[in-house]
Amino acid sequence: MRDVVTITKALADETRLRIVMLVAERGPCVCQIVEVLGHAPSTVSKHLSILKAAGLVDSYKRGRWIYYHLPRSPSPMVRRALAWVTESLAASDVIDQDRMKVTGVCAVEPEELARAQRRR
Amino acid sequence: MRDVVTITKALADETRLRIVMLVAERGPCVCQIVEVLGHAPSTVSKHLSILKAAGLVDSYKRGRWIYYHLPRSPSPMVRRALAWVTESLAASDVIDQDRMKVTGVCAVEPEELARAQRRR
DNA sequence: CCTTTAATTCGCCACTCAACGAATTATAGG
DNA sequence: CCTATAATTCGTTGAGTGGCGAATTAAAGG
Repeated sequence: MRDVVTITKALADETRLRIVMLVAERGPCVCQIVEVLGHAPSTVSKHLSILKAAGLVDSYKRGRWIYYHLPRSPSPMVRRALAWVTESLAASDVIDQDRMKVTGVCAVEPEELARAQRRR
Repeated sequence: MRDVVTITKALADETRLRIVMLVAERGPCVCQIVEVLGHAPSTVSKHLSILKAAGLVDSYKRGRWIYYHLPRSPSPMVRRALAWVTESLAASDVIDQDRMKVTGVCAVEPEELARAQRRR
């Protein structure tokens, strides 16, 4: 029961659902997610930790950047939850807008994105 | 997106997950759910309205009693969410205890259960 | 029609949670 | 080393949520 509640609570927030979709489709680093969502880095980081604690995303470090991706060997419970989310949101307007935005964000290297964010 | 968030929020609570399992396995009336959960009728009623608004349960009236059941023609999104929940919780301890309790509760007619509840 | 009563709605309270900025941690590059 | 900086952690705040009891609604049965 505890695992199920942890997963459903992690998915019960629009921002985290948008993050799941970004992570599933792009395997982005945190600053790219921040750029697409328009939220503070601390907010995004907190959301990512909740998703990670539920086993819905995983991460690895590459230099100063941390990239998030779907788990390599998810439990059947997690795998089915992720399949449900990605298919249910595949045609969502909000997700579509995020897709367009992330395309621009990912067109440049993280270094350049970071410079642009600092300028603000 | 809105539908997905409504569903995940509805499922992001242990009490509501227990209700979904009771409804899926027994099609109970409200007073039977109240008896199994041990919560106030007003609390259970609120949970049921949230599940119903998400399309996860449906209800019909029979005399003074209202019975809840899974929806007859759920959307694919709802159907898959319910399949995920029922299979993920099939072997849960909490759900197992509810099953044992509901067996006793359903062994008598609602009238008798109501009398027993009034006595308290 | 009037009482009883199963269920819902309403108002309230304690608690949780999403968001932020500030402080901290860890890595790249001089 | 030392600075700069990507990300996380911490502390705070306002909004949302689960629980209850009281009031209300609707149906059964004198």
